[in-house]
Amino acid sequence: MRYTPEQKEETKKKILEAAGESFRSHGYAGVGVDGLAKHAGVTSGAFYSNFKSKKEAFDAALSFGLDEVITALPKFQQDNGSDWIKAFAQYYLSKSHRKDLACGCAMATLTSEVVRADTKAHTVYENKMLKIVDLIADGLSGGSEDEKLVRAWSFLSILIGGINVVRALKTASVSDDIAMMLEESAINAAGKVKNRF
Amino acid sequence: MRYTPEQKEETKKKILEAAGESFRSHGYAGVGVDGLAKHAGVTSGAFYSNFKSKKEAFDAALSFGLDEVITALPKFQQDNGSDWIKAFAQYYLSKSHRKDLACGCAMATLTSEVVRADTKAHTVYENKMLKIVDLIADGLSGGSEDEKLVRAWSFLSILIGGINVVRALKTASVSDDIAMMLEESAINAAGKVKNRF
DNA sequence: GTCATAAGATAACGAACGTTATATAATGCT
DNA sequence: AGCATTATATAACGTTCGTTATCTTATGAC
Repeated sequence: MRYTPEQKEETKKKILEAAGESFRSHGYAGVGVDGLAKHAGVTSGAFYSNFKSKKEAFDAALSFGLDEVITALPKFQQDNGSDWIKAFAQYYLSKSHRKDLACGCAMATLTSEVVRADTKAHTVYENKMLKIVDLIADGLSGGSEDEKLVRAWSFLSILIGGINVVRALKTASVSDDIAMMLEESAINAAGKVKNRF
Repeated sequence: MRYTPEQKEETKKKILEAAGESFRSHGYAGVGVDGLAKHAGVTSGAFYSNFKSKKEAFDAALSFGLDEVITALPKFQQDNGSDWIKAFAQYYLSKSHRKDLACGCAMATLTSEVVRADTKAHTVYENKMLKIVDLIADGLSGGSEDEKLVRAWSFLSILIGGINVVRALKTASVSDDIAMMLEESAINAAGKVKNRF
């Protein structure tokens, strides 16, 4: 069934989003192409008419997921002024973000998948992450540019490592407590924050 | 072929170690039972005479891997005195540890696997991690016990998140630079260190 | 209205998955 | 020496894997 070009684009977008959710939820090896397609409401035929391979879909989902971070960061900075680091850390370690793998941040769920992926994924990851960390450093103040970069990487690492740790714990109250501690630590690690507005 | 009880124990140990290496290298869904067995130098028959299921082997490998951390930490503290935090962070983000998934720290590679695993794995993870963080906090000084716990979790999160981030990057020099930054941040996050010796 | 095009469904491929059943053979006991 | 036990190998189960080939049918151009 041939459809309009807009419909084709829509299908590709549906599959891309479903792939993002599935890879974040189950990991690269934890979901198959049929599963990805089913979650997008199509079949594997539609999948392979839009992506050359499962790997290509992963790379695309990774790229898209990290782009969402790149888009969201400036909004956080604009909406929260000098509180933006606090707001971001609070969101990142919030119960709702901890619970939702599928719709959560790609950095949290896909970083460990990229570790085991091929060169292409590493390249995509590096490019996007360097942008993300620049955006964060740009929202900090005090110290040299290099020092701000250190604090930005530190902030990111605490959040990424932290959310994985608390997600892996069993007891909700323990998880809550540690999330709160890490929120505080992340904010401290980021140091002084710039207020542009 | 029936063997002596010692041989049976040895086989189980071989499989457990191979399972640890395989799960750390490829993730839970990234390796099959035949792959685990082959890496241990046996067949799936030997696997299933020693473990009820793939899941059980994962739980056992997780437990064993975290026990290795519990064993290694006091040694680090004894061998390095008040420098132990620095020594630990240096080791953790060293190039050799970054390169070696199979023989690296279970916290770094299996935390994200536990996130997607069942309750049993979460329980094992929580029990062991609480022990690990207590050991770390115990090696710190200054501030209340609660404050030391905060610093210990923060230290751990930077290392776990950090090693995953730098492992996911593409360019070696970029990876090296960020690893150095994170080493410094982790040491700062740990704060004052106790010297027992 | 006809027809080439192509999006997407369906079906099939061999390979690998986790698991179970069966076969083999080395052991400890008698 | 012979036998029950059992650790491990081997073989087979049905299912799912990633991918390719085929089929169907809605579309846009004429």
